Amino acid sequence: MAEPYTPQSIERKWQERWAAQGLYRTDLHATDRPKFYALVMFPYTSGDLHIGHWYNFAPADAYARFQRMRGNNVFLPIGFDAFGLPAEEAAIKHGIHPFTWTRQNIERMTAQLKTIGGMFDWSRSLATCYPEYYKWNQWFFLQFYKRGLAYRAKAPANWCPHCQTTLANEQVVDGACERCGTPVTRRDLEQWFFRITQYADDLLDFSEIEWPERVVVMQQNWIGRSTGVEFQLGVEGRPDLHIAVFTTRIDTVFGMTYVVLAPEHPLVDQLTAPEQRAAVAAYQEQARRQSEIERLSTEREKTGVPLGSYAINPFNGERVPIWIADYVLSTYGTGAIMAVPAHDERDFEFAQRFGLPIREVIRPPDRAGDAPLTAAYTGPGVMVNSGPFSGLPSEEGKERLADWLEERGLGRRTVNYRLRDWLISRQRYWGTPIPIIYCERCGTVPVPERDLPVLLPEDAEFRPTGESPLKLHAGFVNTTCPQCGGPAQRETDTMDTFVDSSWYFLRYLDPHRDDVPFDQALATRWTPVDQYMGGVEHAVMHLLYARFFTRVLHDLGLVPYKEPFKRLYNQGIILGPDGQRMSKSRGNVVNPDDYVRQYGADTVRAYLMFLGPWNAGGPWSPQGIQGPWRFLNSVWELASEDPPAPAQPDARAEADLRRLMHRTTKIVTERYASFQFNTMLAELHTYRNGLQRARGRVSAALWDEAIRRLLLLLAPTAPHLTEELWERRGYSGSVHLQAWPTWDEALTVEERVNLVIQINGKVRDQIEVARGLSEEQVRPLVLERPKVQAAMDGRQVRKVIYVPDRLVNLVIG
RNA sequence: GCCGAAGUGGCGAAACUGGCAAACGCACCGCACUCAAAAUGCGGCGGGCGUACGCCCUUGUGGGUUCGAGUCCCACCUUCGGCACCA
Repeated sequence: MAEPYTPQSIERKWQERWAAQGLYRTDLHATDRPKFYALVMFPYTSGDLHIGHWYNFAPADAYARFQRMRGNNVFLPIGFDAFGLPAEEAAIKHGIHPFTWTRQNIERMTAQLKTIGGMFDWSRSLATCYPEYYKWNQWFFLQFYKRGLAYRAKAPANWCPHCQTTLANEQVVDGACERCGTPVTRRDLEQWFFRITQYADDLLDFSEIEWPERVVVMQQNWIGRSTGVEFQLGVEGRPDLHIAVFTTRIDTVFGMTYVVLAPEHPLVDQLTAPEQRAAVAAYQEQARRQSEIERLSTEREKTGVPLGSYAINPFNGERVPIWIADYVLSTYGTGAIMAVPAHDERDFEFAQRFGLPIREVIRPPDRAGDAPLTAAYTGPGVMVNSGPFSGLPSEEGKERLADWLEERGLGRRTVNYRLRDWLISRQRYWGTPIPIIYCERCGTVPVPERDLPVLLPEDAEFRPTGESPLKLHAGFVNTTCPQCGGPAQRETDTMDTFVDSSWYFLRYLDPHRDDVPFDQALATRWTPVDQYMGGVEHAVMHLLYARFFTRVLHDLGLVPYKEPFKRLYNQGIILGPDGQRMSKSRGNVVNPDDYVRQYGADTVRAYLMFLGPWNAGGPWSPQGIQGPWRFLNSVWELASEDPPAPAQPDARAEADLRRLMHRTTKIVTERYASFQFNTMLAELHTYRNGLQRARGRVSAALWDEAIRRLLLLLAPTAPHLTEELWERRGYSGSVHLQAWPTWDEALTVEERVNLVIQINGKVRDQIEVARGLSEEQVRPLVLERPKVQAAMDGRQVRKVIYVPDRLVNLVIG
């Protein structure tokens, strides 16, 4: 009787031994093998590694191990995303300094992470809250600033009038301050931006990356490129004024019955007639009070106020009223629109509410001319009521009207994006200080590079006011101007943590360098990342910012490529046993540590990989983990003790086992490579079943080879178990340093196959035949079958469909 | 509303390029081992009819293409995810 499988002691033993041997320290300078940079999205230092982390890291680690055994020099780093709001909130709530809180969490999470048994290279770990890291955020900021890619402008922030502080979006709950419940308003503050819009078009080029289609689509929607025309409207009685509007439907311009400006539009004052002043001012005030979220809600009924002035349509000289309404955004296009209610749903709704005229100018092919419009028609059609352009197809009309405007210098074709510049200012303590100094005499002065890092002072005070402690820290704020030496103040805002995560993959290569942000030679050799693995929740922000950042680095000559992550894979989400998203309030949270204690990390890894397709996720079943547990136990038993060799090996059993061995090797290899871990493990189950059948019936040499393969194929998934068995069976070296097994294609196929016989598409019989028979060879065999004779019932064969080695379909009638 | 993904046994799922639907596993049932239980092993396990050889039905719904459809096409229903007045 073999000793039982005790994962706890085995796993501890190998984790210690691997660390002592430096088994997972990647030699980044090795040139004997191709490099492979595998990357997982670094965890936020929340304090606890939850099942979602395991679901990302364990299969990702198996994939990295597979790539390593296949002969690649694999680098799989790990680190911590360590700045951000929760640390600050913990500081206020528990009276603990963000630094302490974060450091403790890093320690705890590091210990948890090590139980996964991953091939992380801990010698190159990093955390973004250390000056050696964030110094380079500041350095990048200065490079961006030099190139005009960082600028300061007024931007609205969420503002709590009661707490007198700005709030992050996460701190706004249902439009109210999470701390005191006061409705949140907007307040304009001077804040810092990165000019990502300059790269909008370039970011739409996905040709060099292999990413999930849906992520690409999300980014495309986010960037939101739309082509159209911007043109000028005259103002009645004010030849000095013009209103610029943007439209994608210039073909509908003869249907313009009014014009709308955003409430914040700079021309509102000049365009407001005296009798409308009070109403307009009141509307503007109301719009200002409303938060962005409320204002953007589509549920709301549309509101607006006429200015009492009129715009002139350049195409026909018609005068139309000018309104302000908050359904027009000041931040998109020109902040003003031509309203065509007949062909735009929003304008239609507004016109109906305020009794404005609705004039049809595009006729759909299937519509009679006399029926009144009951809804906006937004499709293409033939232009009507459009003066000289009537009768043109609308698509052609777009071009003609654009030409007409451009010829007269009244407008031009242009492109707009939904994408806004990246607001990086946070009115918070726990982040990278923005390296800017404000001097009364010299204005905005960047901190000289030699003075970096601008250190985050540790002796800050945390008060529950929500105000950034940096603002109250005299020693930090007050400084001298690097240009004139006079008194000056530091910028007290810190950077968005997405800056940290935009380039961490480069820092991993040499995380403690003090002279450069990253080693350029290593970066040229190792990046871009070959395979990035993480949750789809980062489909837009993080991944888009990193792509932008990398493009800037490219233009700065720091890296020779534009895309940071060549391939991306999104794992799904692990749900609670009830099939719902895990949450503390539902009480369905699965703690991975409990299962690791009970079954060991290898079983947890195998179960996470087996429970469903990796990109789909699914419910965690406390019973389902029994499957992988039993499987690993049976592997343990098979490999621990060899059966007595038979006096005479069974030739049939040997042939079957050999074929199964090669077949399994092939399929398992393909499945690892394509992230199909669930079916990869199903294949190994089948292999295990075959081994149990063959046990004691095949030669000792073949048995040993079959078990050896089992361990190799399973090693990426269950690294501890296989390493232990590898050692016990007397093989030398680590199982994880072995070459991946190969297979002989000819040995993967059966020489006899089951041929299905269908009659009129229904399965009626099957025969076992040699592989590779021709239709002529098969036909008589099929026709003589009694079942076929019976089913044919004397009728004629009209047609025979033969799929070699699969089926014969007789069409009779 | 728009964009995207997906609907298959009691459950998680599998099915390469249109070719035996339900591999692999969980749960369950029966048997063996046991004083007993657990663990383990063996067998069964979509539905209906039939003593049986077997026959019929079944991949969200309704149509279509095809010798043949879970897979392709059209319409619809449901669920999940993203965006949400971007002119």
